[in-house]
Order: sequence, then C-alpha cells, then structure tokens
Amino acid sequence: MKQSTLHQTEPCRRISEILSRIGDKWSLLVIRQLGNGPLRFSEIKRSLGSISQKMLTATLRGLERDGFVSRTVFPTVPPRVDYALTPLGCDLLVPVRQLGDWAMANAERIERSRRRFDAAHGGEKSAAA
Amino acid sequence: MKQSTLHQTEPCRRISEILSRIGDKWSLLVIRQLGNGPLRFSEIKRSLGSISQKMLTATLRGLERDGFVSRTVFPTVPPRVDYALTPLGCDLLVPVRQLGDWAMANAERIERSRRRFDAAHGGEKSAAA
DNA sequence: CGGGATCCTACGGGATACTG
DNA sequence: CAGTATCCCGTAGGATCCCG
Repeated sequence: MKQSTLHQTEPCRRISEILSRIGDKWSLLVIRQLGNGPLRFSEIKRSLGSISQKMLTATLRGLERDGFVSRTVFPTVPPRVDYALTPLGCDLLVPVRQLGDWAMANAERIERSRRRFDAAHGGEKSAAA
Repeated sequence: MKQSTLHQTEPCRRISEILSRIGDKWSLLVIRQLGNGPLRFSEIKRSLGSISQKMLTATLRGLERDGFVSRTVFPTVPPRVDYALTPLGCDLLVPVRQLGDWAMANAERIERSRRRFDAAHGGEKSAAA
C-alpha cells in the first residue's frame, strides 16, 4: 500500500458527493422518469405518486443546480413548467444504469444475506423481548 | 410512453436502495479502504480520521448485514476484530468505480453549474437581506 | 398549475461515558 | 481495543396553507 492510498481520499469524496446527490430518496427516480423525455411538474409528481410537492420541488431544484435537469417556464395563464434531462443528466444515466444493473443482478443475494444476518443476530439478542 | 415505463419503478427502487446504502456518509469510504485488504477496527477508524466510533460500528454492521464485508473476531485478551471485503463487496467496487470515474470526470462541470446557479438565484432573491 | 412558507416528526450522525 | 448506551443537534422529508 503506497501513499497514493491515503491520497485517494479526495476522489472518494467526489464519489460520495455524487452518490449522496443521487442517492437521496427521490433524485434517481426523477432522473429516470425524465429519461423518457421532458415532463411537467405534475406529470412527474403523478408518475412518482407518493412524493410531496415540497420534496419534488426541492429535488428538481437540486438537480437543476447540479446541471442534470433543465427547467423551462411557459408564462401561460395556467403556469406550465417543463423539466428535461440535460446532456450531463443523460450522461449520468450511463454509470447509474451500470450500478442499477449490478443492483438488480445482486439484489437477491443482498436480501438473502440480510435475512440471514437478521435471523442470526436478532434471534440471539432480542430473544428475551 | 408504454406501460413498461410505470413498471420500471420496481427496479428503480432496488437501485435507490443500493444507492442509499452506499450513498451514506461513510459506507463508500469504508468499502474503499477495505479494498486494499483486511483491516482492524481501529485501523479503519484511523484511516478515515473524522469518523466517530459509533458511526463506524453502525456502518460496518450495515455492510456486514448486506454481505459486503466480513467480520472476524479474534478472542484474544486485547480484542481484535478484522474486517474484509467479501467477494460480493469486491464485486460492488466495479460499478462503483465506474460511477466514481464519471464523478471525477464531471465534478468540475457540476461544480461550475452549481456556482452559476447559486450566483443567479441567490443573487436576485437574497438581495434584500 | 406550480411552488413558496411554515410546522412538525424521524432519523442520521457526533460527543461522551461506560463495559468486557 | 472493540463495542454499547445515552444525550443532543441538524437536517431530510411529509402535511398543510397560501399565493402567483
């Protein structure tokens, strides 16, 4: 293990930041929905169902801030706002999908490990409860 | 947009879960450190520096639960516990590194977009403050 | 319709003290 | 040395009301 090992902390921060960014409760879902093409605020909201309008607003703001989605306002009488993936946003989808594929492929193994762990540890500790 | 669009919500949940799992503050850092080989509790702690022992314990427990790291206890007088990446954990590193590469490659673009956004929006809104 | 402001709760996560 | 338990705070995130 060379010095570069410790030095790697910096790149890792970057990764963490990205992961935290899209790893929150809604960002990924929104990005994926927008992957099918531009959508209006309420269309996104309806497609996700359970999201609150506050969180959708916040999520979209964050994604817009990072340059992943673009926001287009139509100054019509009933306000209309379209959200769409930017090139950077589309680009992001590539590695994200890689991770997604991995997740899909290994989800079962993870869940099995999880159940095994819970059974083993939960069983011997909270047995008195 | 076909029905499959809505149906995709399920795989996305999986991805979100994985992302949330490793997207927390410490999991990725720990996984990366263990990528260099097995480490003891305090070695990990020291290598990360700022992590509290509570969070390190919690993080390791979570990773162990999901089957990403293995925990080996040596019943010696001064307790010694080794943590190592499981094959699944190593495997996870592949797509994670893909995302990491992307993050590294695009970090500057994101940060620029972020600054631009902050300058534009923060400037016109909090001007009164 | 889009979204800002406010209130409130749950949880992540840090500091500290104690145990085996 | 490794780990648990407790306290405490900040933020994520939901519900609701209000405004253009």
